[in-house]
Amino acid sequence: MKIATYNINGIKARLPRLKDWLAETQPTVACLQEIKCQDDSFPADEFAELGYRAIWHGQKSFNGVAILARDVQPVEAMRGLPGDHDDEQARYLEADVNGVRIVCIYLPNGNPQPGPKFDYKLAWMDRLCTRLETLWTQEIPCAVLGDFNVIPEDSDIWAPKAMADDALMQPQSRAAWSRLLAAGWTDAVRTLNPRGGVWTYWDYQAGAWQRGHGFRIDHLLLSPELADRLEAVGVDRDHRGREKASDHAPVWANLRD
DNA sequence: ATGACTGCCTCTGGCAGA
Repeated sequence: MKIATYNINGIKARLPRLKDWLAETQPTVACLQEIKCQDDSFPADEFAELGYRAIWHGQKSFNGVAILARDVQPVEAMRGLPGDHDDEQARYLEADVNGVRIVCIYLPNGNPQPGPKFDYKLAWMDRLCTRLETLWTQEIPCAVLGDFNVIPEDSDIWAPKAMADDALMQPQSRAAWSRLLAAGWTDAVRTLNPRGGVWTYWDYQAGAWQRGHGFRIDHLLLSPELADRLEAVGVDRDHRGREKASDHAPVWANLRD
């Protein structure tokens, strides 16, 4: 089973790139973020032609998440992150695929900090922590994939000083990340790359891609049953270098069947 | 170096992203 996450930065603008990636890499499950479309304009037919069925949670202009599965229909388990009835941002979707609970998240960016957007990010992380505790107690095989908008450690960025004041690497953001993992979740990419140096995002500006100025914010967390099956992880870097690419690259993990 | 780019939905410029 190959599970993947990809912040596509606009599904309309990225559809040809996205279809190429699915056809070439054939993930079993693909979690998408920043689809930036309303529910009635999600191109489900385009994915069906490639053998992928989907569920999605969109909104106008911003945010939006989707879960694609090869040859099977993902069964929706949760839409929207519990804990705040006033939160209307489309950032959270859960589904069951082949007996595995898939959690697709687009965690708030939080800039500028300090400020209300940073407060929203930290509150969102608290709510996520609560939800993951609930899933943990249910003891079902579970993977949490997405754009976490957190750079966990200094070895996860090309130059820590370049982002020192950014919400993505503030102590509060990192502390919340640590609380998420504390229950026992496995950071799949870190586990197989303990020294860091793996990037999943390169800014469009200042030639960041060409200069190798990236960092790691797209993550896969595995429950113990899935962590025991972890055999490989990777970043599809070549897709970041293509024409009309997203500023993120796809990240994946292979789990033994 | 106070720079740099891209997508969205148009108030084709302002916002959001990271």
